Amino acid sequence: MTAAVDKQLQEIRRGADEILVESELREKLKRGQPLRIKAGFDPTAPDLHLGHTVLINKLRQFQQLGHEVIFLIGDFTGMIGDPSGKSATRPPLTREQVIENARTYERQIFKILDPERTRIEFNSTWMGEMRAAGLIELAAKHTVARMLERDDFAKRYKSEQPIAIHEFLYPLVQGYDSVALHADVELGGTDQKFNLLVGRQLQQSYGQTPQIVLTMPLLEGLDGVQKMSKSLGNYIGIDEPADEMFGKLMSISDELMWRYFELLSFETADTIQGLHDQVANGANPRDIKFGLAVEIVDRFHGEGAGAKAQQAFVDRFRRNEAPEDMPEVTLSSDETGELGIARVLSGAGLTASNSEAFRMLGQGAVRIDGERTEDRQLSLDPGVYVVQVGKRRFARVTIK
RNA sequence: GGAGGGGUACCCAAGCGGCCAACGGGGGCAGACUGUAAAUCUGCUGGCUUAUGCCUACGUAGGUUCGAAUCCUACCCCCUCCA
Repeated sequence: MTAAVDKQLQEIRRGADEILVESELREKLKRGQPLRIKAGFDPTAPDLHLGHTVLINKLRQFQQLGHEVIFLIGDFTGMIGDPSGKSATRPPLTREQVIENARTYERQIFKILDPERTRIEFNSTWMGEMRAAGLIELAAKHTVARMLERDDFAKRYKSEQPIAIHEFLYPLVQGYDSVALHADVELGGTDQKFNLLVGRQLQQSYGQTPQIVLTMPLLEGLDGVQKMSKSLGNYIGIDEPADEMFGKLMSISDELMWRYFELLSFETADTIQGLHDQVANGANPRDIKFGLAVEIVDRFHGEGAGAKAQQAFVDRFRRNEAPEDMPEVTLSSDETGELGIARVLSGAGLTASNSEAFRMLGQGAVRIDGERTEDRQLSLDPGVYVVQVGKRRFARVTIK
């Protein structure tokens, strides 16, 4: 029995940033009963990217270890609107939007989680019922001093930035969710640590055994430095086309690849270590990366999609072929019956301006039907051309 | 309320009457090398059918001057210190 517990712990630790408190987790596992694993999600952002899946993958792992996974949608908080007021206040979501977003979540997460063994809950179920008296009772369980321990609150307080009262309520509500669900473990990103810990404390106040807090690191985006996020444009969305997903995965650095293996791959730690050794012994990291890209594309696009995407990738770039699906643009020739090269490039959206087009020409970045040209005086007759700027920008241009 | 410092291109940051379309760094783009990787080296990084040309740009609006990012005036915004 203990051996099984150790084995579980070992798997659970993989990729985790912190487990608070690990000895308590061991105790809970020892009971030999399925634990309730909770993770909360914001109902406003149902467009998941690989960064979000780090957490979901961890849920899946728990599921496979036989535990009960609760996917909690914070619709109550979402309907009120996000308080962290730096960005513009979000408009409150309607009931319909929340349901719609929940459906999107389901469609996306069930590519990873087993629908049979996943419970989806909405915190409006209990928060909607709660009266003012209940809320005050909840608020009485925590102190201002402890709230101010949270980093961003502390900073704002110190620099005399406003903190609205309801912002204090948010960690409380999130924590209360754990009380309502009798959560044994709550997962979250490292940025959620404080809120997760509030849950622990509240459960204790309500006479429950406190949950274990497990934080997962925030996945770095394609640049390898900043966290993956839509606004930074360094993300891979899980709804993206297979070829695009594959290409983006291949573009990550070798170093980052191991990070992605650790946090995104379902391969065992031993297998990954083996791949590591192969590279250390001279294997081409690119080929290892192919494996990663195939696995992830398969996960979101179905078995076989990865291999197909790899083939397309190899065709397109290794043989230096033009992609199939390049944008089609039709331009009209000017008075001379032709069209100057700079106008062709900017007209096709391959360069931002004529000046940039001339710069690109000067740098040898321009190819017409595969032929490099640096002739800035060049004019194209009416016809169809494959025009390329740099390695990645293509267009099929028709000149009338 | 008082005293001082500052707002320059995507970001940081020089410049402080002409040599400024504006040093340098970051980021981005392109070329070479490669594995569409990283690292490295090189170039480019306002617009105009590339022009010894024109136009637009140094917080905003005016002014001084042959000439202003640079001097003056007013206004807006940010920061620091004191009360």
